[in-house]
Order: sequence, then C-alpha cells, then structure tokens
Amino acid sequence: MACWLFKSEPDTYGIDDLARDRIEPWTGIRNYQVRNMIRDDMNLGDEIIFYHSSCKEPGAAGMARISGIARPDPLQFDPASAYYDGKSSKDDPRWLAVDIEFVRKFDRIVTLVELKQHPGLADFKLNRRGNRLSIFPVSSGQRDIILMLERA
DNA sequence: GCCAACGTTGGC
DNA sequence: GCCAACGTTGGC
Repeated sequence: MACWLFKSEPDTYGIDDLARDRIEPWTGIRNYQVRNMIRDDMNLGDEIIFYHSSCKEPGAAGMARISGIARPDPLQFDPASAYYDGKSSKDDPRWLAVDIEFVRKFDRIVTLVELKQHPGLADFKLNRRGNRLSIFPVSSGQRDIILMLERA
C-alpha cells in the first residue's frame, strides 16, 4: 500500500478539523504533477501523513487515508470559487480531487526540524530545497521513520 | 516580511 | 519552442 504526504495549512484546515469532519474532499489542487499522481497512482486505502505547513510549528501532525479516489474537482466549475478554471470543461475536467479520511492525530507534532535531522530522511522530498508540491509519495522506510520519531 | 525555488504564462 | 516576467509556496 502506498503512502503520501499531504500538506495543509493548519490555520486553514488542520488535523483537528479533519478529526472533526472525519472525511474531507481534498479540492483545490492546481498543479499538474500533483494531479497526475492523484489520477494515476492513488488508490483506495492508501496511507496519508498529514503535514502542517506555513505555521508556527511545521511538521507531521497525524495520519489519514484515501477514502475516495480521483474525481473531478467541483470547484473548477464554480465561478465564485478562487479555484475556478474557465478553461476546464465538464467533458474533459482538468482538475481532480480525492477524499481523505481521518485516522489519528499524532501524540505530538513531529517537527520539520526533526525530519531534517534524521539521516534516514536525507532523500525525503520535504527536505529537498525548492520542493513545493503539496502532495508527494513517501516510501515505506520514510513512513516508518516518521512513526518512530513520533514515539521518540 | 524576505527570499529562494520553481511552475506557469504569453510574446515572439 | 525559447525565455523573461510573474505568481506562488513555504521556511525562516
């Protein structure tokens, strides 16, 4: 089973929001690389590391799973939405969304500082300069290290 | 608020 | 198809 890291700004939507809502449509993805991963590589039940970005304490905040696979992102057709895309058509939707389901909140934030310090995460995409993808794959080894750090 | 990185856009 | 300008991301 694959594992993914999803970034989210906790001021907008954090792990506590997901814990409350249980299932959330992950809309608003407007990057082709990410769209292609959603379309081609994401499967039902895939694990998600839910990551808090652009906040006081950036880091991994909990786990979720894919509970609904790729479907057209409704916001691309909504002129009132900031994610509206007039060049997309219903016959051939440009943007896709998945549904994610809450699994658990970590006992504590596994901070970006810790993730950067661990030698086993040297190749972790989050730790690479210039990484700006809001979703990317996590290897099983990387996933295990993050879960181990949570208990450290 | 700054800045590096990099994706996107659009003129040619 | 090149590339400069611009916008966005996200850590610090």
